[in-house]
Amino acid sequence: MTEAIDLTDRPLDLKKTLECGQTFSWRKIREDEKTKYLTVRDRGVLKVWQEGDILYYDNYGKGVEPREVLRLDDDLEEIYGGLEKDGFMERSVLANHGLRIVRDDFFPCLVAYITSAQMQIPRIRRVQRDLERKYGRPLRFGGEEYYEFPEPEKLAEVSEDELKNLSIGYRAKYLKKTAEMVRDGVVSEGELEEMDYLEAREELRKLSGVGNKVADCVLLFSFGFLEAFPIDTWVRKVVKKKYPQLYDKKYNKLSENMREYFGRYAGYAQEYMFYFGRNCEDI
DNA sequence: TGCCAGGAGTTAG
DNA sequence: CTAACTCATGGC
Repeated sequence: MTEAIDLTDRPLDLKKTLECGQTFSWRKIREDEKTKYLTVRDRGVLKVWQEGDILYYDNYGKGVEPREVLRLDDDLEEIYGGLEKDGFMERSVLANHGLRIVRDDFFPCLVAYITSAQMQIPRIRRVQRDLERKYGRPLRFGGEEYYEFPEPEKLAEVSEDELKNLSIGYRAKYLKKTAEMVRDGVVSEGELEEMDYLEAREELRKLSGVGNKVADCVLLFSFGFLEAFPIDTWVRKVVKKKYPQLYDKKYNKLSENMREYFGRYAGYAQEYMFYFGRNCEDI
């Protein structure tokens, strides 16, 4: 049965939130002449679509909470208040009002960003879908078959050669090794949740194929460390152009500068900066 | 054909 | 601790 959430006091731009390139856990589908988005996790399927100030959703199986995975409880007005310290960020926020950080599951998020190195967004999406179909547990609802993202235990057993067949190239060995390490508890989700931001980032970097950038993405989009400020080539370009006084070629120094400038919601600043810099304004 | 993509690991300075 | 080189593959 379809349920609805009133968005009048919690603005959301569903399309931008799910298509801006932060998450690879959602699929866009067409159904009943509408554009909907679908995610499979935790033994359940969630479909969402937006019409004006209403978010509709269908849950299949064990419920997946839109409020949780779309972070609808983040107080955007408060966050914007903290971010709008200059004209560029004001324009970015204005142009993309309702763009939210998502909350994805740890392992799929980790895998997506490990494979993302030197890849383009559509290709990352394809790899995630291939991993789901090939190794994920199937779920069946209403005559439709869905696939969960595979557990670390499962991916750890797949050979490097077989992973390479997904055309992920040299990233295959990182993926396998990281799956093994997560399976073996070398890095544990539960322990990461107890750590503060910098501690958790160092911990994640133990994993193969995980440097500062990938770690920051996982911390922001999965663990909800809103101060994390992932720096990819796009964001680096934007900072260099728009915030030359904060720019530094060293990742650690640059991200520290941005956290100091934007404060505890620096991750939101990064999200708006990324999207705006890429799509809306010549830089 | 050739160039490069939302980076990380390794090695040498 | 930095810089430079390498790492496969697909897409344009």
